[in-house]
Amino acid sequence: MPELPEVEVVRSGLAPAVTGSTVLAVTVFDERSLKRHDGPAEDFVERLTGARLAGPQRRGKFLWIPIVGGREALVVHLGMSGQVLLREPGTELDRLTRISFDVESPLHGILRIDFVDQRIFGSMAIDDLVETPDVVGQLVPTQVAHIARDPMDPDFDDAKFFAALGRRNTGVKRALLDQTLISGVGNIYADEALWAARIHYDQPTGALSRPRARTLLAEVRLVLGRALAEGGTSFDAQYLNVNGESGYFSHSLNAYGQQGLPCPRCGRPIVREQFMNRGSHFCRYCQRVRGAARI
DNA sequence: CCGGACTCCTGGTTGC
DNA sequence: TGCAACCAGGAGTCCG
Repeated sequence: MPELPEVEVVRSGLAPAVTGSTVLAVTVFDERSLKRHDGPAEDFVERLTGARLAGPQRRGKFLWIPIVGGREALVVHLGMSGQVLLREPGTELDRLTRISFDVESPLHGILRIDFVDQRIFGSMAIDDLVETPDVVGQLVPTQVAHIARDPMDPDFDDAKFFAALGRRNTGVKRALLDQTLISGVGNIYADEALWAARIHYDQPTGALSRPRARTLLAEVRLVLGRALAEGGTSFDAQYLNVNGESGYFSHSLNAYGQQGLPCPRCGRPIVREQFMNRGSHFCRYCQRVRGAARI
């Protein structure tokens, strides 16, 4: 489940290969991987073939590569299982490759970029770039325009986030996963940040004190930052193997997937509960709902 | 505004 | 051994 750190690893790994490169050919093996694209596969292929690519950008879990000389970008969302792999031409295709690009890169010559996605929750698209309301002159794809900035973005507005939390009347994990409030956080890092901040996943946002909200945001940044640091070193820049899953750091998880294991802080077992159609992992002792009048 | 249910999807695992 | 059921969940949509 690629979240912000995994997507950033892909972005930074892709940057030297695609920036300034020209698309020579595009092959769509599975049109379902274009579900975000408004048009048939032929349209996708036509508009991309011959295009020159600029440096890849990211907001939250969305990645996009602007096309030079226009107001369009190739948008990439990895979904649950998407990977972007840089390969030498002629390398055998992974069985689950959905889309493949041949590009000519100024730094690395001719390369193949493969979009591999087992579950096909991810997708690619060509999308128009539009102004964002919050920062003048910054362009994002229309599909990304409704997403909030992510907490690693220097323009992320902490005060605005806290105010939005206060206005919301919902559980705090729901808010963390709401990409329109804060982007880039998924199930794994939400559980990890809540564990670190000692907050229960269903703690009402309205009853979250400002200091505790501050702690939570700080822990979100710490968790993401640690994962970025580990992910950044785990792929082989020399061989340009950009892999969305390379950044999984199971050895450093305290709560996610740790059900039945002792809480690293208090030793009581981490439990897993079903919440929002997914698993929530937490310590019943360290993470309790508080501050709210319970009826 | 809110939350729940549902959709997309398939490889790996579990269960009979 | 063989097959079916189940599980993982990001994001969007729809409905009460």
